[in-house]
Amino acid sequence: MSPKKVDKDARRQEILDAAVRVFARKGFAASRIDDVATEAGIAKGSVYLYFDSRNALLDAAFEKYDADSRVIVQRALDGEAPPLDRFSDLVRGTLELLADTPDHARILLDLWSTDYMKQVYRQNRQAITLLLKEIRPDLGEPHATVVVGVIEGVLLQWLVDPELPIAELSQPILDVCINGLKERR
Amino acid sequence: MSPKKVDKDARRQEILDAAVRVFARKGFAASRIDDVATEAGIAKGSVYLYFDSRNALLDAAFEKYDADSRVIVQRALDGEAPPLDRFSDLVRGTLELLADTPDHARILLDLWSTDYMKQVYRQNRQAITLLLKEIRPDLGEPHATVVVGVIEGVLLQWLVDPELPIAELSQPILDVCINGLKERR
Amino acid sequence: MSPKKVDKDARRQEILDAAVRVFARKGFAASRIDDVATEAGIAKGSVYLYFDSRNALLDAAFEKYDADSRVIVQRALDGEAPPLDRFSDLVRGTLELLADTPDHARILLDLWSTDYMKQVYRQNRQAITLLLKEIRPDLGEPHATVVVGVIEGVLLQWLVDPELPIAELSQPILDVCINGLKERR
Amino acid sequence: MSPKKVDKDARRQEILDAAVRVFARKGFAASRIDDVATEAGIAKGSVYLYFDSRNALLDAAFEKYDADSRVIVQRALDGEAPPLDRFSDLVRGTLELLADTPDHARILLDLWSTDYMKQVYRQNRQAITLLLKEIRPDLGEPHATVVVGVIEGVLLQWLVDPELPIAELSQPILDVCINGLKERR
DNA sequence: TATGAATGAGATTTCATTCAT
DNA sequence: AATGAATGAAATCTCATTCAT
Repeated sequence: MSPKKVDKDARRQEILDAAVRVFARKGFAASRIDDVATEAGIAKGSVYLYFDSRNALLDAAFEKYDADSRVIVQRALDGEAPPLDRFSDLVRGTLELLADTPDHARILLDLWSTDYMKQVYRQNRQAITLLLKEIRPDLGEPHATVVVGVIEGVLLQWLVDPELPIAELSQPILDVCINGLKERR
Repeated sequence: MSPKKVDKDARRQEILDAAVRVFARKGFAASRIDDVATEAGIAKGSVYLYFDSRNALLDAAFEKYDADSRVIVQRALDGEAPPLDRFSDLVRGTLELLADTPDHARILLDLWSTDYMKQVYRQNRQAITLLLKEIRPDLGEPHATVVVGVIEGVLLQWLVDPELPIAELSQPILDVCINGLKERR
Repeated sequence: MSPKKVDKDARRQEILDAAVRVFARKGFAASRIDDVATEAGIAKGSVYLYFDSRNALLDAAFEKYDADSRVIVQRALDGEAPPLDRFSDLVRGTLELLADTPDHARILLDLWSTDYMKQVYRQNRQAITLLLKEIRPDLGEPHATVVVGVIEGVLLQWLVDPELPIAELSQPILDVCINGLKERR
Repeated sequence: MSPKKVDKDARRQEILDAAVRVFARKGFAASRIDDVATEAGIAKGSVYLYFDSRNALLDAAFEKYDADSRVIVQRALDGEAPPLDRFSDLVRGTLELLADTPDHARILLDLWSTDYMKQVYRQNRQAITLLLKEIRPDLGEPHATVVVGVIEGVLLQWLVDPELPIAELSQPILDVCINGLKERR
């Protein structure tokens, strides 16, 4: 990779980061190319030297989300620890990541309206199905859907209401998912 | 209620229904007033006889969602059955409603970007907290957040990937939430 | 004139009066047919039973103005009194009329943008030229233009700034026009 | 002032000049943004790079009128000549300016319907009151109203009927205002 | 590469006018 | 005659994208 290339990539990344901040702040629909350019400290036309269109910025934002997201899931699943511990790590790790990168998370509100997330969730469900089968062989993809659901559903509530203490919600999620709600004997 | 009044309300409802179909099909951001008018079989300008602005259509769609949603939650919580059964009814009832009115559900993707849902989820969490305390006194709002989350998160996956068999997911949700995932002794 | 006819004319007049009040309040450009209808206590469509178009209302308003205006000028000029006294009557009479019918006067702001007033002022100048020649044979149409001007110009200032005490301005107008501003010996 | 700045200002001025020509030709109410753009030789949207709204064009036109107008009044009042001569200069100067910039003058027909002119006329009356007191101490603001009125009223007649020889009307105005109309002994 | 002025398609909204009832 | 719902032409304004410099 030549220095030129690095510079170009670096500039592209700066613009993308700026876009993510803007999208997180105003939502994609209300975000103007000019807002992104201003946030990145460049001129409007320059955005087009690095991205083909306004929508390409959202596409690129998705790609970054997708890559990060895979890391989290894989990290949690590839471990050596007992499966229930890895399940706990998955839940905790995901919520921590989201809590740490709220701009990033906020974009999900816009990505959900695109076609991208379909694949992401399909892959996540597949991966989690494997993990669940390690825990109990009778568990399957429907239960994986529930697990993905609980994480995304808690995330959603936080996106909609940022006062919600997302970092503290890992434990209740694990309480419910691991032991269930039913009366204890 | 005079006949005039009924007619006006009926027409307004027709337009709103048309709008909901359009929003469900293309998303709010990509929906034009003209699309709504065409879907309703009237002229563009006529929409404005019943709604103040394009956004007022989304507002009205939310109100309908909100009203229906409250009914579901209350119906599930007000019953006489044992609390765990009412919990099951809540999950099943919600998913059935969504499966039956997919256009309606699809609008949630747009409503999540507004300020409306914050209150809806707050109220839902409060109501569900009461139900959970009947099941087990040590449960509280964090667990209600998890319950709201699992329902919304499963719904989200279905919205993003309509091939998902949402109607069949009540049972796995209940499996996980009631009994948990852990190994059985 | 049949009673029907009278009724029709009366209704037409009611609508025109309402229109004049509305135009005076908001200006013609900002006045809606609906505003006129509401002011007249009838439905929007009914306005069209009496007037062909929105602009026809302004035309009709002009006709009324024109008729009233001619009366004033003629009344002042046809008298038997000495010409300077009739000049005083003209100035006083005009300002009194305007002060008494401010809605009517206010419409001038809109009429000045039409082609109508050209003829009105031409006629007024001709009439006043005759009067001035009675006062002093060397006076002519240019001086009549000045006389029309001073009246319309004082009126204009009052329209633009209604706090101006228009009724009290006849005397200064006469002071200036009759005796002039120059130092007295 | 950077070259950029000059260019931007120049372009803005071009557009404003075009707008004034269009407003003078059709009146503000009938003038479309597209008319202004075409007159300026640019695209419709480009107007909005320099003016916030259609109305901002009228505002800007007023500002130019206001600035020019103040110059005229001040120039006439600040002189060293005897007050009656300065009065003559004021009348002549004003009419000459108007005769030389008829597009500019024509906009007054639209400005009179706004709130702007109230202040302009108040200031003019105050300034002229001072001048009149130099001529004769018993003259006051009512006479200044008459003086402003005669100028504006003659201007009005010319706007309404451009065949009127406005440049030649200074003399009759001065005849009337200085010496009055009354019979000479 | 970078700029930012210019474009113009397109969206929302208004409202005079029509017309079925 | 009266109504007022419906129409749709037209106007304002926005903004992604282009391109000359």
